[in-house]
Amino acid sequence: MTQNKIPQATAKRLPLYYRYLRNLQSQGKSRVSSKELSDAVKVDSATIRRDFSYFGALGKKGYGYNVEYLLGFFRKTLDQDELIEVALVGVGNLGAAFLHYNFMKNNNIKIAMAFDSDPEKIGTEISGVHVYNIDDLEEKLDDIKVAILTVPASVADATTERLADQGVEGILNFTPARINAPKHIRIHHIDLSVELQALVYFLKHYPLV
Amino acid sequence: MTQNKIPQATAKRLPLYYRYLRNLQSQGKSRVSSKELSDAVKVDSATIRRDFSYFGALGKKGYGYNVEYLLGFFRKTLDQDELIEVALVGVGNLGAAFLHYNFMKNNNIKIAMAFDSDPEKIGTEISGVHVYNIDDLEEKLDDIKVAILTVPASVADATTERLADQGVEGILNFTPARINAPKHIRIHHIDLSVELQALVYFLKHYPLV
DNA sequence: ATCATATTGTGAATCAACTCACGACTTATT
DNA sequence: AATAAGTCGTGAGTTGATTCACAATATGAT
Repeated sequence: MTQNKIPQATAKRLPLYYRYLRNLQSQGKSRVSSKELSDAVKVDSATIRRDFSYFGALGKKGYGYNVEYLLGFFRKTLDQDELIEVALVGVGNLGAAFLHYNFMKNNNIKIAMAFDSDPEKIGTEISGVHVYNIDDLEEKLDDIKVAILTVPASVADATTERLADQGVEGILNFTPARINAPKHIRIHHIDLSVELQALVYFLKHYPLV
Repeated sequence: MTQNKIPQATAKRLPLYYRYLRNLQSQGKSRVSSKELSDAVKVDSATIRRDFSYFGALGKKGYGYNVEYLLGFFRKTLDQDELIEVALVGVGNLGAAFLHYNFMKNNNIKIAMAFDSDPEKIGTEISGVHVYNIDDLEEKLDDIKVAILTVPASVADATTERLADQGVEGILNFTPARINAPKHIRIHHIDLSVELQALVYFLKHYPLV
């Protein structure tokens, strides 16, 4: 709803900046320069200044940025005051790992419920998250807008369709499948095999200097 | 060592193409057009043709691409005949999930060993992978060039340094830390919180049409 | 007060990737 | 043999992101 002017590349870096600013704050630092931040997050300092500048003049020339002020600003921008509840679909090895992973740590995002088809898992609670029968997805999903998809690739499309029908708008897809979803649904892929293979390919073919 | 001319964006898509071509092959398809492939992998058909063209003229006008031929070509390009052994460092929830995950499925990459500091885990075997004491890293690591890093963020830097000292050249980093590593080491970050937060941000600020 | 130093914000240049659009060629059909 | 339909490979244009480099301004020291 807000300004659609912010480049996507910038938007992807915001959560990272936010996390580091929190670190600085907890270390009691009140002031930071784009250069210092650059060393910490490994993003060019000019890029950081450019990123921040999309939100207005947040810093002071000759001084840098005030950590407190910047944090307050990002907290609002990233909607950190609002708690976002997401669903996890598919409690296999990876799905279970995410349930144990504490997404709330630096974060306003919480896995509110999980789904699986395995009778062994249905009805249990993992790290405080209840596992429902996948058959009851429609009934339980409620108002959730974001799902983490860790089902087998073979049912990725069918599951996506069900999620879409319930009004889910964004899916973080860990299956190797390239999902067919309605165009209004935003899908981010994290494909672990591809990442690993790409890394190997780069090592072999793109020697670092 | 080979041609450094291939755009990085293209290189990242190669494993994806490879996987889909294997699917086609196992379905008995012998011919495919950039358009069909585009539907499957959700990459613009012109981009696919451009990607392939970096490797020469692999297709035939008016016909498309021969699946068998293309696969053979990519197998060589992606070094699929060579088995790559990687180490997994940190057998927590996420690390254990990766051990269970069958990386070999469509893949020439194998987790050959794992390391952890938990006495409960040391000496055990998970999905056929032995878990060594992290103290013995230097001794056991052998000739491994790629590591998957799933340790706590607090020890990410120290662990990276030890890996680097043993000749590791590439790290797939799942910790939220932005690692300080020698410049000749290639690091790919997969930051799950950031991915999730970015997805939420996009949903809110970048309505799809 | 003055000066030296630090650091921002940004115009302009550069770089990387994507997409359009079409000529050239292949295959299939009549 | 001729024609229609399909598809590649790619030059050129476009878009998006990064980086350079510097004027403007703030701070801190003397």
